[in-house]
Amino acid sequence: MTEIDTGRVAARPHRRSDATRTAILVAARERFAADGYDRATIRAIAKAANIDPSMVMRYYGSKEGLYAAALDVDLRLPDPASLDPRDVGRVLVGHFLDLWEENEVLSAMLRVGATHQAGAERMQGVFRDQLLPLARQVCPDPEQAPTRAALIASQVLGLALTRYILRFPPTVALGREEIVEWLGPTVQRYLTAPDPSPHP
Amino acid sequence: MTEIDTGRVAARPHRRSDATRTAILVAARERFAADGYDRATIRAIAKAANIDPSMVMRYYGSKEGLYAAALDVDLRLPDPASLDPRDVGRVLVGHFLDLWEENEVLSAMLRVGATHQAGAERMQGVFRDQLLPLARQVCPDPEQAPTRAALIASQVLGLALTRYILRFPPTVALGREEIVEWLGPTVQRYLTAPDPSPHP
DNA sequence: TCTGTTTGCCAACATACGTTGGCATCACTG
DNA sequence: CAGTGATGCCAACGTATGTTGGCAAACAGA
Repeated sequence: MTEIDTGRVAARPHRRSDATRTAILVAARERFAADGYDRATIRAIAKAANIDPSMVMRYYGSKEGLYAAALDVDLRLPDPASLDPRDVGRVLVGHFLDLWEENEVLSAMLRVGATHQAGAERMQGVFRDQLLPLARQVCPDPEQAPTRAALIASQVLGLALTRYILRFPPTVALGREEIVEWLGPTVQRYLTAPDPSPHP
Repeated sequence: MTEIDTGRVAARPHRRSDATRTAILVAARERFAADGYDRATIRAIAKAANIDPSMVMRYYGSKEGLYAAALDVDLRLPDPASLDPRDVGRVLVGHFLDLWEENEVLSAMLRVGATHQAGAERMQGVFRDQLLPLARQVCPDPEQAPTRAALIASQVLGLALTRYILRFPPTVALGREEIVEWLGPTVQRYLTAPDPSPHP
């Protein structure tokens, strides 16, 4: 009911409240990233956006609606066809690092995903719609793509968890290049290596 | 005030309330693991333990105190001296999988650590006091132990995150042996491989 | 048996939360 | 300039939370 457009086709409704709306989204990402779902209260978000809590309800319907509007993620994964196949691992790791440093959306998604069902499903969606297709395109047997994409997710999310959420000191101290050199080959192997043979 | 012993040295105070006390701890782990810190309410924990919420306060002082009492973790890491050095990676991965399946303490710690400061510090403590010493003992240059232990933590926690918390379907579908064969070599490399050389 | 402590529950507190409805004010359309 | 909708704030609702104090019953030691 709040999202009907103002009459014209769909081109730039140009609502006077757009500034407020985006201020709310920015503050929401900030609070979700710092505190997770439950402690990121609508009142705190509103205060950070310098508006009244009731505006959040008017523009986004509910806290769940706000979460849904604030946290959609486009990983902007590179097209693997344009890459040296032996470099994919390193490039991916570097790309993910850039994404995590660039803004707090991913931190917010991870913090919320850890305790909130909708957040976990949101992350499953990002995985399924963005990382998995890339794996299907690159890895030798497309039937293994889900497994391989999941392994990559485990390593990349694990690094983000220890570096940006739990803030393990040695992980925080690592430089970008070090991380790329350590994790790149791992991701490369998960993506392109033949099945690991059972141990003797 | 609640934890003074009953007079004797320290040998078995034998309080009649011990059953209640452990029931509270069990219920607390259960709720923390399922809901994280904020949504695991003292009332819900008390209901799961079939006692009154005020008992939780009496025996553990506060919700923070309950968390501190409920979630201490002993990883029981194997002594690397007793292992074939080329098997350490696989053994460690298998051991961590057993720990995660064995009970819900680690799930609780991870869910709480993602949104709660004290939880994150608790995980840092486990890392520092248990995983890092093992790395110091095994990896070639002990000065690199923090980095290498942190890398292992990132991979192992990342798997746990995607498998037990976010429940990515492909990760959940993996069998124990598959995980060991995929992650074992990764952990082995993080632990014992020479520095990765910068890419040309 | 009498006395003091422990165990447990009940009722209540202060606070914080998401959410709602009403009422001004501003901007635009006719 | 009149009027209609959008924008914003205020006050309040119902509910839930962590936490507290008091009181009854069960137990332990003399």
